[in-house]
Amino acid sequence: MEIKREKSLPVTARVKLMLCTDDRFFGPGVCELLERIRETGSIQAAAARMELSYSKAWKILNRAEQEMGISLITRFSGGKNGGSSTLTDTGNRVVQDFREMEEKLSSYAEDLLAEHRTTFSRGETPKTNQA
Amino acid sequence: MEIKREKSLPVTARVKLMLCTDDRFFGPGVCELLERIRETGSIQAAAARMELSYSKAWKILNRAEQEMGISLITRFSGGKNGGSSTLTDTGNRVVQDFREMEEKLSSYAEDLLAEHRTTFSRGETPKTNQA
DNA sequence: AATGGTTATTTTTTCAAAAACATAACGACT
DNA sequence: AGTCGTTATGTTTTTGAAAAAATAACCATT
Repeated sequence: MEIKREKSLPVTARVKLMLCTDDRFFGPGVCELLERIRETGSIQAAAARMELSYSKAWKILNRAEQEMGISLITRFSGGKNGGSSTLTDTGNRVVQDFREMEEKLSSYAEDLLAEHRTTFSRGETPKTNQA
Repeated sequence: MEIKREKSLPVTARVKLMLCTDDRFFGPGVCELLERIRETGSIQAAAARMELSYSKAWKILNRAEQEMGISLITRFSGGKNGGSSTLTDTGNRVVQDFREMEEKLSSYAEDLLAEHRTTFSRGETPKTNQA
């Protein structure tokens, strides 16, 4: 397997958005978790879908709510299917707005990258040793 | 120690920019490392200043150059002070442009947050259990 | 040719974060 | 009353990434 680099590599810009109060964050992780909860109606299932232990998911959610001082989900334990969880109205808005912001940022990042593309696409080839 | 939340917490937006080819990245870590190399003239010292092991720094730098197909630093080993490293012209430009992009993104993120501030500042207070 | 402080590289050790596991409580339903 | 699958929460185990350590090569200067 050989690497052949004709002209320039496709360089893309990726952006990670995090909201913080103090030093704790609301980022893509919690956001995806919330979306999955919306889809599945359960923390359990949401965690599984993300290949994430329940207890980890639980901690993440708690911390997010704690740090933001906002209730993002409503939890029911017991009941006909053992329990369930749903997003609050606020939770839904938070998800929506967060994703919206992310998208705008990504697209802006791509614009910026385009402006600077020459910087990152060609240079002298590395004379140094490979790992 | 009690938490008293008058009206709303100061929520801020933090953005992390990463450039990628394939799935490997050039991010704030490598960037800072390069800046410190520029300041100190040595990978060793740069790593130390970032409280980072030399070998880790070395790996990060190698991977970045490897993945970008660009020579970012010139390394000298041996010699009067044991050796040294300096940024290539390309390396300098990369750092500068990356920081510039970061800054623009951050400020845009703050603007976006301002537009959505109400979403993240108040909601029903959490009825759930604390960790 | 010995020194010194760097770069280069591999191997071993540490440690914190995630997973896995274990238990209990919950409550609609049978 | 007992079952089932969830939420809730604490404890133990795994594991993976970073640090630490160890070794060698490099080369101007003494």
